[in-house]
Amino acid sequence: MAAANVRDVAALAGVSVGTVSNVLNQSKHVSPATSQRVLAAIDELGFIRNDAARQLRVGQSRTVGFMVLDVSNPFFTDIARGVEDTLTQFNRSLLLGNSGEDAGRELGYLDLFEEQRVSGLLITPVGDVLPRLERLRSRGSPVVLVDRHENADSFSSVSVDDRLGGRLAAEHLLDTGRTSLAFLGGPASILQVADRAGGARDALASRGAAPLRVLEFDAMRAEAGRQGAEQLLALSAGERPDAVFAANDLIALGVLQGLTHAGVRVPDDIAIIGYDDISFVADAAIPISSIRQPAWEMGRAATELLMAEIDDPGAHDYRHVVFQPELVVRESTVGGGAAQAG
Amino acid sequence: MAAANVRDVAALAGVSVGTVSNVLNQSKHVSPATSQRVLAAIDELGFIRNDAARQLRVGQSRTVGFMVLDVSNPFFTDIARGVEDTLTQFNRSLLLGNSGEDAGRELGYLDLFEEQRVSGLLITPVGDVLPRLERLRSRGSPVVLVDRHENADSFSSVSVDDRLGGRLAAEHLLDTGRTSLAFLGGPASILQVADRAGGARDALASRGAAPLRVLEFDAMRAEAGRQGAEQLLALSAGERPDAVFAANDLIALGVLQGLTHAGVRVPDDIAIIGYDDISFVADAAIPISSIRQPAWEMGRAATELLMAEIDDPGAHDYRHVVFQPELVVRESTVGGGAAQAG
DNA sequence: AATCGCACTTGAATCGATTCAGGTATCTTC
DNA sequence: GAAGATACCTGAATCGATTCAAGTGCGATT
Repeated sequence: MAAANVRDVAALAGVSVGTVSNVLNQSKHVSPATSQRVLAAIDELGFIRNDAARQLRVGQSRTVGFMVLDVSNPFFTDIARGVEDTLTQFNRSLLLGNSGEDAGRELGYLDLFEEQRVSGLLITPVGDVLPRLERLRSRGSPVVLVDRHENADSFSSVSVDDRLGGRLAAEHLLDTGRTSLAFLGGPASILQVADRAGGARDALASRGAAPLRVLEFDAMRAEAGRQGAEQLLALSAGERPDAVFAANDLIALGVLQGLTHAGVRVPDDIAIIGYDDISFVADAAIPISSIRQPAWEMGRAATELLMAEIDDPGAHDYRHVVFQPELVVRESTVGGGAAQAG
Repeated sequence: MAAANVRDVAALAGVSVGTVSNVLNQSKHVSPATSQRVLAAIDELGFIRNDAARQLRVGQSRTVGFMVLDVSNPFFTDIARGVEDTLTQFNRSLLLGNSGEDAGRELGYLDLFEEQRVSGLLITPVGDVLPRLERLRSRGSPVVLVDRHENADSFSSVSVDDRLGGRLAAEHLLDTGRTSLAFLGGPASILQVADRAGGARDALASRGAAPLRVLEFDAMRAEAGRQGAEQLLALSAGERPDAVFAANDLIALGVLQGLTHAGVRVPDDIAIIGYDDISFVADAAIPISSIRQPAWEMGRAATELLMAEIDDPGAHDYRHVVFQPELVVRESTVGGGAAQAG
């Protein structure tokens, strides 16, 4: 059975194809009676419009591409849900690509998005793709950067003040009586990581505290945290920090596991604070304090910026939404029942 | 700047559009020299083929739809990665829909997938969509059920032997000396939940153990586990089970948190075993034993079944791949350093 | 009765890649 | 050197929804 097309619908309803199209798009005035007949025909034939034809004619699709850094990190799936929920309101849908921090895969998805003529693109870039993004935009697909604020001048973006986040984390640890802080993070080349560490250093300096000890790892996964715990355990009691600031929650979970497994009491001996506030840190056996980034809201904001650019392609005032991170205190830094979500 | 099309490429390369198409699709014999010129023209113009036009002509897209139950559950994102990795090999891409266990959203995505003429569909159905799926298939988009085996006769499917999983969990708890088991799960109307509980009951019965105490919750999230912990704590010491079998790992995490928070020692006082083996249970402060489902492999298998049907649409022998679950022992059931991944 | 305005409808042209029957040049073979 | 085979190339027709200039019918106005 070949799928019905507008011509079949028009024939059955006794109208022209133009009228069917008008009904489908609720655009022009169509008399209620006619509309009714067309809808009945659509229903009877089980007609579903061929989006490829629509797209070919109109020149653009109703889908928006979202290139995610790592789908296995709940932080990014939370952003994705914000994007999806918002797109639904705009009657558009989501084409999700997962670069997995791989520049090659990223390029592959960019090709796909361009072949699809996506109406817009949200991306947390991995490789050096800015020229590519410029081209996409020049061809009618606006681009919004998510969780990146480099090259702020040429693209709209949504980001979080990572420096402030780092400061909040360090200040909280100092406020709760810690004196010696270690930072466990991914490569310093990642701007977020550098900013978070930088913010922590600012806080330490302004309070005259001991300098930040930095342990650097390749990937921001739990395994890095476990390695970090080992390195901390290898230090003499005098050298060992009494607080850990992890660049993200996956690392924090790894550290927690490594330390408690070795009999270190958290937070009594060593406090731990993470970053992102993914739900799993609240569910950890010792709930982990974290710096909350409003993931869902970031997704929504990015989508709204994108829709604004789509609706007004002429405008060249690229906007930057910067969210404020927020300290969430849990037992991993204050112990007992004293913890309160903040 | 209007994007270049095949005609522009053909003109620049001094060939016909047909030849450009042949180069693009590497199908017919094209002389190396001509091919070179065409590729050069493509490069110079920055030509990217318009997939809508391709799709309109060919009648089908190169994308496969995947309708996920809950993107925030790592189990499903792991399946999605298996799907994505496999599709990449087949040179196709993924259109991801997240029903969030909402039948309404599910229908919305089915419309979208049908408008897009996806070349196939993977779905963990929520609502009563089988007639709809039949129609999709009759219109050229084969369907494979993921993690469901109801209506096994009319669709290919990939699933896991949940009954065996339940038995493995219960037997492991009995083997480690537990005598009184509680099952914390979602609504019994979900087949997976019923099967897992059923498998556990089988094991208890065949060993002559005490019957399974079942606590039922609405959603399979960590919050349910916390509530379950409260209910367990409210029982008198005599009544309280010495082992918990959680229907999924999110629940297990919640139980663990609730129990340890109240000072109950895990596993000494109460052992906990979860289901799915998401990575976060291994990273929990007390790593949780679990029943592993091979998520990535399920994604791959489902995709391969789908591709087989796409390549041979005539065949009506629907295949069913049933994976075996696997016990993974961690500290939440055996304590100390004795745990070993199984 | 003629004219105009309004509301609704028509249908040919269009988007761009693919297809495939048919064309041309070059090479083989007897 | 003629017939046939081979390799490569051409370009008009096609997919199906949308667009928009043009058309139709009907009531209101003069």
